[in-house]
Amino acid sequence: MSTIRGARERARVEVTAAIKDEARKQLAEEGAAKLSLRAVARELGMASSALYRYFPSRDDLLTALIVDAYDAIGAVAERAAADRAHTVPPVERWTAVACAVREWGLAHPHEYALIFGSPVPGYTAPMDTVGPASRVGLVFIGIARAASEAGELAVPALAPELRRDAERMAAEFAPGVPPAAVAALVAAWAQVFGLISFELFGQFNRVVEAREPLFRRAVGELARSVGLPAAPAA
Amino acid sequence: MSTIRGARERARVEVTAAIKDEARKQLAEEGAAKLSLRAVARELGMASSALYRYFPSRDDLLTALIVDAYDAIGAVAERAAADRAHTVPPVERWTAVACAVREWGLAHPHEYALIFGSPVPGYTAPMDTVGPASRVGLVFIGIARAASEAGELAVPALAPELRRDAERMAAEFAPGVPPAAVAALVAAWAQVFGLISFELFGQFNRVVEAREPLFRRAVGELARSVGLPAAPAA
DNA sequence: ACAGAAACGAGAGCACTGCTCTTGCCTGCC
DNA sequence: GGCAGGCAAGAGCAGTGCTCTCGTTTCTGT
Repeated sequence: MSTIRGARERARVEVTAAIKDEARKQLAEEGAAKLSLRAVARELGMASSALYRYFPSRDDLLTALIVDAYDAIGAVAERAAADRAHTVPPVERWTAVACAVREWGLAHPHEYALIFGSPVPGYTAPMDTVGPASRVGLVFIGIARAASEAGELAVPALAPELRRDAERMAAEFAPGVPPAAVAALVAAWAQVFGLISFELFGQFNRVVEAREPLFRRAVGELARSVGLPAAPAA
Repeated sequence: MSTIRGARERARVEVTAAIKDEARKQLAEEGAAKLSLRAVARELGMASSALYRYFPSRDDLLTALIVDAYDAIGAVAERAAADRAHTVPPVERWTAVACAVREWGLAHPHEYALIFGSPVPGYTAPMDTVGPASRVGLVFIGIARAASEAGELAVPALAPELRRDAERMAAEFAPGVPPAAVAALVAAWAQVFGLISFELFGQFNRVVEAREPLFRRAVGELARSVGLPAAPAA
């Protein structure tokens, strides 16, 4: 599947990567809306029309960047969780993952905006993005599952209107985790990204300076709202 | 200040309003990135160059729309809070404001994205926006202050790294509210918008169906994290 | 080994954008 | 009444996404 059969295919993957790299560079400098196919082609020394052999439209290029960004942030989250697997209380592991995600966002604000900011104009996310997009969520679920299997999860209350959703989500994404915890987890997940987005999109400007402590405190409380214990059961 | 001195000025404010209305219409249909000055001018039957007499650039038009959006969402929040002033427990008042904001967002997704989504390309918010931008926050602060003055506020813990920020914010925006509550409030504020943004920007698609119950539950917990009581003191 | 097919790069061109400059008209003020 | 300033319109510039055509190169089936 990923074997390269000849010089032609080899060149193709190289050019594709070069285009994405240059696009990412322009993205970091100017933002998504100013990313221009012609400028990318110019910088690469090729005709703008040649670029359409690799990406059929500007939106397709953006989609590729979005998938890469989801994968990058997912990898960061997975690594943060794996580094601390079972050596640390669940709340701390949860906080470490959230902090890693936040730091990735601070380092790559435009890529973060690409995936968690307002969806671009008429753009609707294609199906290729749903897999990579769920990686961070799965990391959080994994932390809850580990706690659940160790019998350390304090299952929160579940409103009756949420039961159907919670049970479906648990069956689909988080087998073995109590539905009530899954529902709380999804809400907590959105709130974590709310904190990061507010900071990145400038809503804390001239309001909050000590952003990391504020973030850690809120994220810790969210972990507790999911039912994670602050210290492992003796 | 707002007196209209002649037919000329009267015409000017009317044309300005017409331009903003048409721009808002196109914003709602296509999104911010596809908003085109020429299309607005075309729809209004004027030359595109004439439009520059009213807004020196596309960014200035966007800024005007942003200010209007902040004012609209601020008015919605103020109204929701005023309608329930002192007739209802603080947690319910807080939740009502959050729900009102959420519903405004659902009704005006593109305008919401304009103010809480990723900042547009090279755009940096001018000072005109800070006033209107703070109205929603002030409503939340007002709820906390009312509870505090009634002696009903359970002041949360405050991490030492947050003390300076919290005291400065309290002095600047929320005199009379305990600094610890202000810090918790700012975090809660970001999390409320995180929940709304995730829903509006499609991150809950194919994941959560019962979004309002999830929202209400999370928002209620946030109110409690600020120290608001669920029922008024007897 | 060679012909046909497929992939490729380059250029011209279309319709659109934000924005500027110049030219005249028309209105409100002294 | 003149006249300065606000105003609309048109032409034009540089840039954009995207399409089409036209040679050339590379791979592939016989």
